[in-house]
Amino acid sequence: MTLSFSSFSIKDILTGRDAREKRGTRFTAERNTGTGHATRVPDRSRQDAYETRLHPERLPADHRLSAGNLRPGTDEAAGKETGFRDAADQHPHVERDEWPKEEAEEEEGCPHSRETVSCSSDEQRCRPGTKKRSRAAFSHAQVYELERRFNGQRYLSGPERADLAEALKLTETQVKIWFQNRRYKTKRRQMAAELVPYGSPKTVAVQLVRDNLKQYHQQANGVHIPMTVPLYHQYHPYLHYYCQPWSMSSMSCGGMLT
DNA sequence: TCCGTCAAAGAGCCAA
DNA sequence: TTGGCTCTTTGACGGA
Repeated sequence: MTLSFSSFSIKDILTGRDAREKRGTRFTAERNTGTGHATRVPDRSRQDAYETRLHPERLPADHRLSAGNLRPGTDEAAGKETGFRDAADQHPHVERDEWPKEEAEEEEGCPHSRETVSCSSDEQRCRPGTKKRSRAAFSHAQVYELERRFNGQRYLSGPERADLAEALKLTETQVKIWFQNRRYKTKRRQMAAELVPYGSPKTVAVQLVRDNLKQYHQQANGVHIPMTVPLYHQYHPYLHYYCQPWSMSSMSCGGMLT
């Protein structure tokens, strides 16, 4: 699995070359101020959301998704058309529905036309009265971009969501749901981490493997070989693309490790 | 077959 | 009323 992203870099993302032009579009996200519900215990994620939406500048820049940075190695004009296809092509196991169906399908009245799974492959979903839920599996490239965006900002405004959806060839609802699920997953992991003071079993296991490997390298070579390839990558393959190693300790990898 | 993960739907809520 | 939020549940999927 080799992705050769070249037209944008982590530095570009973090410095937010496109952020400044889009500051004013945060209306929708800011509308829900996340001040907590009267009948609910205010949780930290709401506080985080509140904080995030009050002070978006504290987050890494709002790296607005554009055709140009979507498609490394191509100019903006060509990039938008092909989107992530190159990246996806390098993931031969990319999902059955990895890339969007054609517009024609959308106009044939299929109620699932905007969903990722086409009716042709799942006909009963189009039968009235039957409700068979599909699980759209996003491609690695789509997830990568979603994760990257999530790493930059946990909440999207309406226009931002629309842009991202269009760029990823997803529906706005899919993007919205993905962010919702992603936020909650982050929170869940964070809570789980707090419940287990010495780390989750998975974390402990990773640490054990890391220690064993370290020991192995020391024994084999007599020298310390730094673990340049994080072991967490096996759990979060997308993380490897954008998560800076030094941010592991600060848990700033878009919540992947919380 | 079991279990974990994930996308999506639903419930309940809030703010504008 | 609308739209988005958190949280829970559902159903599909893949790995062990």
